[in-house]
Amino acid sequence: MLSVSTCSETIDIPLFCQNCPSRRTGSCAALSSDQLGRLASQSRRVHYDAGEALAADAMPIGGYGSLLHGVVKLSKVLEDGRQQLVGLQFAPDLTGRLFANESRVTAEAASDVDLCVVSRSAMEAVLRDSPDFKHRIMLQTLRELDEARDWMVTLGRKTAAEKVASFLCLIASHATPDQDKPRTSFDLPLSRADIGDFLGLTIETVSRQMSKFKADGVIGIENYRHVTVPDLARLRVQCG
Amino acid sequence: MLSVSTCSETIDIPLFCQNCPSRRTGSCAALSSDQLGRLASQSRRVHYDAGEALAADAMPIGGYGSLLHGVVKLSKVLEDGRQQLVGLQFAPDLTGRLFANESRVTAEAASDVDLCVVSRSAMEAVLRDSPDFKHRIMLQTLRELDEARDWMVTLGRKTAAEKVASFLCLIASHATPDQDKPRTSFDLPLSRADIGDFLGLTIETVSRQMSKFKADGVIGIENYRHVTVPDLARLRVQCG
DNA sequence: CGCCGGTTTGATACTAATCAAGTTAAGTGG
DNA sequence: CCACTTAACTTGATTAGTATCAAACCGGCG
Repeated sequence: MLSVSTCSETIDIPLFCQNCPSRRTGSCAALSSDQLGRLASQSRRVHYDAGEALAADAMPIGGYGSLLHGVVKLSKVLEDGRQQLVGLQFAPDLTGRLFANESRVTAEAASDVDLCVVSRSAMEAVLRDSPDFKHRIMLQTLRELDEARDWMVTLGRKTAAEKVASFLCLIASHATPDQDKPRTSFDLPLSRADIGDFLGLTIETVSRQMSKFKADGVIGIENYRHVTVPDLARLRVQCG
Repeated sequence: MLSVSTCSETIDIPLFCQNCPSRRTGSCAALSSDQLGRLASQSRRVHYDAGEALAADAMPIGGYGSLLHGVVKLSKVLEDGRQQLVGLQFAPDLTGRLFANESRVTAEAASDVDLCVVSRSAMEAVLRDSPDFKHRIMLQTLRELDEARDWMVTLGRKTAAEKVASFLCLIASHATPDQDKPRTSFDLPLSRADIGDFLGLTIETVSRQMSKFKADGVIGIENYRHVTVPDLARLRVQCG
């Protein structure tokens, strides 16, 4: 956690904004300028370096964050250390489990992350006072549930190659800088180890499948992290 | 769909009730008697036989149902027919995807099912008028998201034996007739094929693992569907 | 009785995990 | 600036765990 400062720029950011550039979840302008001002004044802008933990499984919930920039990974671990990523969050998602005393997942910064953080009590007050805001959060929750269920199909029923292709498609569509169409050139926000944990595969299998896609010309890889997709349709076919 | 009738018994059922016996989601009495009466008068009681579909993926949403009795399975299929169950719903869950024009999953009756169904417009009206009711639905959605994420760990990181044990534990804890503690004797609500689709395994693997647990004395099986668990702790150890 | 769906059991094949070296790129310190 | 270290990744050989294919079993029902 590097920098901490009150953020009145909250006004400009996706979740707590009046004119939100993102069209993903719709229904911005959920807060009156009064509510917005109060929330903004109670918020702090917080930076996490890649790898830092925002919240730990089964630990009390400190506060909630509007994700401004970066990628947050949500994971769970079994007693023996096996790990599974159970979600990725991008701006303008809200991080933190609402209406619970403890986190149900471990949340870590996958990349450098900027959050606008509000205390639990402040968030509860806003949710109480602004049905529109609460509605918007509910829409996010429903979308996260849809995404989790889509992912269950990938985890349960797809082959290693299909899993990796599905992951690349997911990142391509999320790496998009505000447009709605997937990008054909992007950086992976996760290491091979994280991708493995996301897909229920080992590092080696992920690496092999990526190498195979590269050899087949489905993708290009530069510097491990940067991926280019000459033909998105061709990649999509590989998703199963 | 066998019987259809207006259900004023709605008053007695979990989701739309004033004195709800279930302690799972808390916060009953979400509706004033006025709202309750209006909702009840607009509801129909509907029965589905085991195997009947309540909703199909990518089809318009007809209405919402308060699950009175039975088990509903939610699934997704890939183009080539591979199938994955992505959720199970028990009373007093609400069935149907809120705030969307289309269903995101296929919903089928796993057992005989009784629902109290309301139209989409009626549900939307109640959600609009009763913040407490909406809050309760939000809690259900958050819980479903937690459950989906727990299941992702099972799908992605557990062995076949651990998956089957986890499934048995899940059913044991849900088969409970209103108590909070898991049962030690219950009927499986799913066929081996469905269990396989739930766990991302084949029928044969499910069968083998169940036979192994039986041979090891961890469970008893009678008539394929009825399971007894002499020592729940011993089963839980197998869950990984 | 004989059929039939759901289930179990067995033999074999194949996918992905594991074990084990290498390779690459980015530091770090002399 | 270059040897050294290290972490992340790739590649190869072998093994283990499930899927697949195939056959038998069981219980219910016409």
